[in-house]
Amino acid sequence: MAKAQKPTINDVARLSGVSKKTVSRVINKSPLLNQATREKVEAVIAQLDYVPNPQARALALRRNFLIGLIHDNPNAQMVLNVQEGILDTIRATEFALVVRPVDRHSPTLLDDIRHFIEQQRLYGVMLLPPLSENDELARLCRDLGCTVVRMGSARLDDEAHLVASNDQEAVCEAVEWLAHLGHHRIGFVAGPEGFRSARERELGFIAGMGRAGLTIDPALLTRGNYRFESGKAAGEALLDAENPPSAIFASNDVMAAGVLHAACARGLRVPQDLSIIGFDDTAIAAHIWPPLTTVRWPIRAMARTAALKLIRPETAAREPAFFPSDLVRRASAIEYSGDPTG
Amino acid sequence: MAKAQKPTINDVARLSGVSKKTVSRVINKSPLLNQATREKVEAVIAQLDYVPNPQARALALRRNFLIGLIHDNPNAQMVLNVQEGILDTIRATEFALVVRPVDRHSPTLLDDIRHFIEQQRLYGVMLLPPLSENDELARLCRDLGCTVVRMGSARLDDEAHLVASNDQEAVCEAVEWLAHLGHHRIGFVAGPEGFRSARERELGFIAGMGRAGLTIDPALLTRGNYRFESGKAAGEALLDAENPPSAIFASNDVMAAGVLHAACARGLRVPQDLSIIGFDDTAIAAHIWPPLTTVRWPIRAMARTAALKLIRPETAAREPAFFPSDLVRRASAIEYSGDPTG
DNA sequence: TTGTAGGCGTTATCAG
DNA sequence: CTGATAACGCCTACAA
Repeated sequence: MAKAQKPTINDVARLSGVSKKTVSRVINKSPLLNQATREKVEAVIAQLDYVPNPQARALALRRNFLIGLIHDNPNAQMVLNVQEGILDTIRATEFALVVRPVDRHSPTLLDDIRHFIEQQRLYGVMLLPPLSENDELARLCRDLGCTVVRMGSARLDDEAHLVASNDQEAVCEAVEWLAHLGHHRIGFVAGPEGFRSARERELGFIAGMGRAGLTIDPALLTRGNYRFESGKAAGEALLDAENPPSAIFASNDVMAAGVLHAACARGLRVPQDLSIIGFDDTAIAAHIWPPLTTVRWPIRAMARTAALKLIRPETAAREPAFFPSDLVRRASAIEYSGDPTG
Repeated sequence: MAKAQKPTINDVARLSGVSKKTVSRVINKSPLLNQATREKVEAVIAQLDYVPNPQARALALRRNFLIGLIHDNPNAQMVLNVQEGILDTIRATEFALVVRPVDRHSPTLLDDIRHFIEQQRLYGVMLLPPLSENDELARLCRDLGCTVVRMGSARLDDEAHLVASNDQEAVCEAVEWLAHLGHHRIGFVAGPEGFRSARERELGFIAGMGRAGLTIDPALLTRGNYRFESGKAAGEALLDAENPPSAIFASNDVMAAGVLHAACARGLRVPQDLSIIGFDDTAIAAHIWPPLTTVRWPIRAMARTAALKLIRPETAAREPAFFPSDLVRRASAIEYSGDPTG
């Protein structure tokens, strides 16, 4: 039942009585072409249901129409959002998306990626955090002749090769919101050292406390690694402090969920006894109880734009590079109700 | 700094003083080759850091070394696990993974997928549930000349083209576990109609109740659509029943989280007043409070095997097709403690 | 065991 | 505006 054989450019040329090259011109929308000729060829193309062979084009053009997504990101929801965003942009094009999860700590990371890019002759790659913070990696990709767009939480690159959220400002606003709710002892769970996003969120916390006129108690500063268990441990440490906080900001949602576990395990009620704010607005934020107040950043839109910068480098600089985040107010953060021990 | 030009098979041939064809034989590990010749050529290949151009191979062989992952699955964690499993298998090969999220309800679904497969000349595709249950789609892919492996929760295809979990048996065991804990009024939240996995889990529930010698109260049978909100609604309906259940089995974790919300919103304590069991063991299961007892199925291992069936069809039938699930016992399901209204 | 000629489907060059 | 002719890098068939 399989169709005899896929039609090739030769079939189209023969049936429409022109040369291959002319057909090629039609395909590639060359401007210098007789309108009548074009229409004739297009009719045959439609009739034959002809689709150009991308492998042949790739060979002739010395470049493959593949966009690579390289990441080592533990946040499944985010990665998937990115994939969907990229697809939004390339769906109607000849590009395809090839994914490559990697291990950031592998000693052969750079070699692996080099091999991957060379082997597949990628057109361009998109780097997700935290990998996107690796300048050496970005340089490698470019040396390999492929465009790179990085997604990050700060100015990691020039605007033609970057889509970034403004984590610092977002966290700052979240902290101000807590202050506005009357909290003055606010705990902080930082992300892992070496992560740019973690650093930005940390700076945002400091700035927010400053703007709100609150002092930072070093005893309420903890650090996790963006994973659930570390958030739980940080929550325990914070709640066991001599003078515990009435609100905690965690640098991502999963750690915020960990803080929530720590609180529940101690019999505290959230949000009555403890307010919690997270970051990312991943699925978990809305699904835990109570629903988590958190910072949302427009991942999918960023990915769409990133893909655009990848496949249309000539207009890349004109696309936005910075995307605002906003605070999603849910039930996990409410007004300060006085000292629970009082 | 970009290397002048990538070496081609011609460079290797020239430098090692043999013909292209001989180099080709070395690359393809042809058995009829002088050992000395082979070693000589291999040395040159290593020295030049030569990598065969996959586009050229694809053109000559009329097939591309791309595995497509086509899905319309809302569970990010699952999709990512699948991607990682496939990568485990193809990492050291010349294959690459290209992903294609689609909209199951699009009227042009089949055409879109046909176009995608033809355009990229895919080597094989992997179908995730619920798309994998679509026989018409599977047939289309095969007619297009590409191998299909389906992932599902029942015998959707022959063993060479299938990796499946046994949802029915797994749910059955979960229900027996609840019965063993002393629960006799057990509520059920089914998945959406038309989903094979939903049907299997439903059958498992019925079987489990039967095995435990419990009767099924139709008032405790509800249906959701695998999404959070529907789980919450189902939970509300169940808890508002005249004679509410002491335990609820939800057909996936997200709906279980919804049930948990419904319970919390009514001031019930989980698990003291209500036991809950979910299905999938996605990240959310461990991260909500209390940690969710749930059914885990070995997604990544299944994906690894599926990829193997895709790239080595000749040995596909020898790979396992069925994978056992197991119950992860966490805190959300405990012993029945008598009628809460009593 | 190895080499030669030709083809895979497309695009680039450069005449006409 | 259009068309021969020659790449692109690899593989198959056939010959030596």
